Amino acid sequence: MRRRTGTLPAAERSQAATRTALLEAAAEVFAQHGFTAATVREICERANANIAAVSYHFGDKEQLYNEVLKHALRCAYEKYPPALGLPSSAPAEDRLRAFIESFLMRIFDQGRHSWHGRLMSREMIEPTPALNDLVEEIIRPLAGQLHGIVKDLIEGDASPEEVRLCALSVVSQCTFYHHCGPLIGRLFPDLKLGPQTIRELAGHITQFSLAGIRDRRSPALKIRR
Amino acid sequence: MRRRTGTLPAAERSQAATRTALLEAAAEVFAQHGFTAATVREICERANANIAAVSYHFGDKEQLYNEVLKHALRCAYEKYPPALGLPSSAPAEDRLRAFIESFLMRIFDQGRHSWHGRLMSREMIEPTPALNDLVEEIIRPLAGQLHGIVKDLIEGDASPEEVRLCALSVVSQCTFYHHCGPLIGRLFPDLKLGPQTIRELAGHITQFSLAGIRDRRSPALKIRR
Amino acid sequence: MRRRTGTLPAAERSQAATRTALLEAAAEVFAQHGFTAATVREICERANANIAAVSYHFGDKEQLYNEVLKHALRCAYEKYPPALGLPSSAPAEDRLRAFIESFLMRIFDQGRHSWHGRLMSREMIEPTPALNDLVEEIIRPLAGQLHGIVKDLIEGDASPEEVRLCALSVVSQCTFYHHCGPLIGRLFPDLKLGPQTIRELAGHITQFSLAGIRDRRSPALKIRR
Amino acid sequence: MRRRTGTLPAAERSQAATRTALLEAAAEVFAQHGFTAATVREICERANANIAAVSYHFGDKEQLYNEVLKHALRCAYEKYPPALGLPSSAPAEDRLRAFIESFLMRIFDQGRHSWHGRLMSREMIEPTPALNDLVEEIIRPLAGQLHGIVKDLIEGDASPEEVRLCALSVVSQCTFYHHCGPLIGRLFPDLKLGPQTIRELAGHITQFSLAGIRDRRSPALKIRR
DNA sequence: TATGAATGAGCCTTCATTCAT
DNA sequence: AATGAATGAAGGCTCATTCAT
Repeated sequence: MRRRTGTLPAAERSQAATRTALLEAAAEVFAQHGFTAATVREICERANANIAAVSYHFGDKEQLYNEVLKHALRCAYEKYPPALGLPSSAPAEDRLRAFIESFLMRIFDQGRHSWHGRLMSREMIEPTPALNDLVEEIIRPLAGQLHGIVKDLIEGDASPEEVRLCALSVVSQCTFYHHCGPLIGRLFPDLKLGPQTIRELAGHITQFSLAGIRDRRSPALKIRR
Repeated sequence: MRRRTGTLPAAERSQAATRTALLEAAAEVFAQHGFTAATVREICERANANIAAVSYHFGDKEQLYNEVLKHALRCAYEKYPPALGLPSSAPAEDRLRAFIESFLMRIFDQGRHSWHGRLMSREMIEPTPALNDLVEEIIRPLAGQLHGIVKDLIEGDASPEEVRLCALSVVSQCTFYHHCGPLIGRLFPDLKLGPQTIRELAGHITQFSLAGIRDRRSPALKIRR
Repeated sequence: MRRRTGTLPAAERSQAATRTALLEAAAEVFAQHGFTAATVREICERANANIAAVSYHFGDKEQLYNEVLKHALRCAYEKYPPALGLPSSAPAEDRLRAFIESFLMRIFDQGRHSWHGRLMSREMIEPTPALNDLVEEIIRPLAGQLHGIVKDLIEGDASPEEVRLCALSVVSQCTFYHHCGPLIGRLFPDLKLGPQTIRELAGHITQFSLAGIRDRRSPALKIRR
Repeated sequence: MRRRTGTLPAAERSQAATRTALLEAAAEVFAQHGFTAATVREICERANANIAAVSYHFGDKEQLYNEVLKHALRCAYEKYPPALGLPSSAPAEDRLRAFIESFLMRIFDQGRHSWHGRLMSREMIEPTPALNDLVEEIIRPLAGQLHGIVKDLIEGDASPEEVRLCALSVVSQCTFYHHCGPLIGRLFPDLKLGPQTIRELAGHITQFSLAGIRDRRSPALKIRR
């Protein structure tokens, strides 16, 4: 029964368009104000939709939020895939840099998907049931990828705990500039995060982390290098 | 209904005592629900105070929040001073470890001041005017202290930018486990953050960061070691 | 969700069939919730019809209600004709008993037409314009029939007022058990109104009313008996 | 702590006055439209109170309804006590007439308490949890009183079932003219129920019922009279 | 001084209905 | 002819705040 893509009857296209408009408007508003403070009215106004449209299309403010979260993350990870197209056969150092750079770009995207980062930040403070799905669908695979890179870098047989700690140290440096943006902006007003700065930042985090990770190698390996 | 320990019925309490009770109750509620979702009613009930007490003592829900934020951070930094009492003449490595450990302990305090961390997290997402004062009063001195430690560790004449990047890399690893708690809890359900784990974590961050920082030394210095 | 027995998907159904399905579904819902609380949505869902079907077939929720009322009563009186087929030449006592018994059976019908009684009860509290037609079409003939029976029973030349009062005393006893069902159920939890009880009840009402009516006879007549 | 009657501080008097105004306004509106169709807005407007007053004083539309029901019945039974002040030593015939007359007056009261009857009628169709309390508090004692009267009238040892049937036959005739008012009004437009008609009606019901009840006496007793 | 009754704006949601198809 | 997406009015309720005491 599902209609193939192509020419949609106007009514159906209109329905999908309204849904998407609501989704994007809601992402903005939720990112800006949080779930509770966000109002259905503002969302509908921004989407040029009727006040009852949320109820009609999503049933609920809460269900709308769930859809928004999934939609936002899906978009962000489509735009910036984790490895930036690097083959898994590439050197671990390059893969680490690619991972870090894509992570930063995703988080600091200034375009239509800039709210993905804020939504996730809010989810960290007040997790909703939607987070569980998100972790399994998106975050865990991402974590697995990074763990693989770290393991390759340590070379020796590092304990899973050590790998995890190092991986988290890497990610922490990436998320920090986003999570604590307001703080950093106030402490160092001269620091602007444009595309150029982001590349430099990626460079620093990569170098800093490589040193930290390699420090975990067994003494024998370290000497060999 | 719930009579908080140490609180007396409002009639028998001094004005200052009511103010403090409101402050502490508000800290809890704001930390738990955020500014918008927190209700004046709940705050007053928890503080065993009249519904109009917030208006009377602080004028406003917003002004109450400002006071709460300052109060909460002041308390937390009194309980866990940044350097844990280490003299500035101590070796930079020790001072780094002390800084990291106190940071983690402050953030993961389980007692009466556990809300300080959450309040700061929320402030990162929706900064209020109160943040400006906070940065100047508390955060900037803290940052200065860490910068000093890092500078000592690099030994050579590192650029301010490099010092800053390294310092932020250190802090980022500390805040991460708090900021992304819900995520980490879902990814690694076996990871519990008790006092013992916090010490181990402090050890990892210190070691990881020392390697990262020392990596910035000029080649000559690096060889000497 | 719930597919009602005998209903086909709307597409495969004739217009008349949809109309009837709506009528029966609406009777149920109106009986259960009353006019205001009943929702067009629920009615259409139960009838396996489109949400706009009520508007389309009946123009209005209110006009639908009117049709429902007429339909429901017509059905009920078709199933239980007032005199149960007794010829008007039968003894007045027998005709009274038949009238009472059919009345009770009609009101306490447990089958598809159980809502007729509830609809009428509601109409008593909030009469709608539909009631006028109903009275003329159905109720007044019924009343005339009962008046005839009572007149025959009094034998002498009773005043119309007396006849009316007696007739209403008869009817009141019949309707009471239905109108005040919830009250009676709470006062006497052991009293269940099954087919057997209904017959006994009919017996009581007949006997009680016969005594009450005969009491109106002129003294001369009374003595003769 | 409960303040004695007498001079109330203005604030408290105002509170009680608002509460009562809401109660009376709500009784009107609930009687007129039923629970669902009644709107809090209309109630507050009629009571000259703020839209939030219902929530403040009663917590809920539903709880307001409960209070209204109790209040209304209490008022009605205070104004028209069941036996009209007749001692229980009075002849059973007189007590029956008093019971019927007070019942009719209570139901057809045209004054401030006219809505009590309508509220009860609605409760019969859609019982709410409040009905249970009402039955135990008010209705059951009333029923007990009537049963006593009927038992005295039958004189012989009538079975409880017989007594109950007769008592219900009496009550049914009383409630009928109220429950089916709209029907009767349409059938007999000349029948107006003023104070005079009510007395006549009470006379009829008493006479009719006395005949019906006495008919239950054992043959021996009947002959004796 | 400190209270708590009262306020009115604004929240999310549900409703019967319409209109383009 | 019949659909279902979209509408906007209105529902109950909660909120921070005020004001007379």
